[in-house]
Amino acid sequence: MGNRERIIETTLRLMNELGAEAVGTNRIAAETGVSPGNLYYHFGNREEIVRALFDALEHEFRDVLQRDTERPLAPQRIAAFYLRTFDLAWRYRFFFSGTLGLLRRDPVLAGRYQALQSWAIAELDSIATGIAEDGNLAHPRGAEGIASLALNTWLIWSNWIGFLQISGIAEIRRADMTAGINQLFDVIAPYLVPPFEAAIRRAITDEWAP
Amino acid sequence: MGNRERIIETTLRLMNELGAEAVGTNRIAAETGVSPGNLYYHFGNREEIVRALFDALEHEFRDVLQRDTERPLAPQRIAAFYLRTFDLAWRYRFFFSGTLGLLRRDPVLAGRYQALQSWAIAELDSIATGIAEDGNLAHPRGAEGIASLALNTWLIWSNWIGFLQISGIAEIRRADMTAGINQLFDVIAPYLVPPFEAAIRRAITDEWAP
DNA sequence: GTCTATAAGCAGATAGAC
DNA sequence: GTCTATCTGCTTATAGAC
Repeated sequence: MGNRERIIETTLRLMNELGAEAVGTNRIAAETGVSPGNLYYHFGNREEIVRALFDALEHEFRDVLQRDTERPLAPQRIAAFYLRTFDLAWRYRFFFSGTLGLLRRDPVLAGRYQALQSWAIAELDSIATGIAEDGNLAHPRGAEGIASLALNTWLIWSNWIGFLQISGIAEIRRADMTAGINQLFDVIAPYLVPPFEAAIRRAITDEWAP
Repeated sequence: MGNRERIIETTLRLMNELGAEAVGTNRIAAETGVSPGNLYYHFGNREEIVRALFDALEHEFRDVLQRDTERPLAPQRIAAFYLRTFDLAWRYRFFFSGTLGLLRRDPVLAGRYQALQSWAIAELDSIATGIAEDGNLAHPRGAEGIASLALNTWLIWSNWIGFLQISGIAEIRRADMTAGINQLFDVIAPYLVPPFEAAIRRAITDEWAP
């Protein structure tokens, strides 16, 4: 693996451990085992490294949300969606606590993040709409209600990992992940028809022991 | 007003505008119109200024949550609670985006924040329990369901202002506030008996035009 | 209480040898 | 591609005059 990739990997590890704002280029270079000069050969500045990490995050995230979109939407797909996205958010957790600080330092990144966020919320909306069209939403509240559902899903998802870290969690345990999934699911659960809700809860449990 | 208070006020303004991590003691002193030396006469270090701001935030927050606790819980009280807490979060918005960064720099503050958070979640739980005991929860899901509701309320509340800022909102408009209140209320709304839900929605509207 | 001046340290970034 | 050495500019914080 080349130095460029090793620098990216080290940056991810350090920023997850210490927070993005506490990690400088000298530190990254030292822990990677390269010189500052070499780091600046591979990256024009610090922001470029963060952008490379965001690229990877965005790629993985879009992949998870767009995978397996056949209708009717299976409970297994929804369960898998919950698990994979939380795992993703944990692996890039530096980004989800201190997002605003990163975006203020780099307007280019800010634009990309806002676009991804808009896309994600729209995608969550269309997933919920799909569930309604499949006849699995018991108390549909119209387009406005579904939009609110989608946004709350995004708010819980994008902030659960930050909440864990603020609460003092340094290493995630299965229980922390499960708790987050329950929080997320409890936003949409009251609107689902009972058998569909039960099927998703079962699928979530099954995912842990495949 | 003495320099100490003016320094606190300036810090709040600057940190809300630029983010806590971008505001140094020199800048604070310059914008307050005092010397760095004078700033360090009033505060031992930068963290002490942030702690003073947190003290004010905590005091206001506890006050709003503990005010008007007569049972049965009136819809007006719940509506007022939504409005006041969002207003509060906006006025101290530097704290709610970048919380983790602040806590990592100051372990004393971290302890205080975690205590406040635990207290708030427990308080939200007991508010929801009170609504259930008043007979206004249509589909009670037991203690576990109420705990999940309380935590989701906290997650939405404590991150709504950050979401606005990440989305590019620099000055809050009434519509942004209303949207946040709707997001928050939509977490608990599906569990309320219809007349109680309607009364709260009405009270929220009335609060805007007293 | 308030000031000026400055110390000490670390950040991001670059020049130029190899 | 990778290195060493260094520049510049910033930060927090302090010393000592007034």
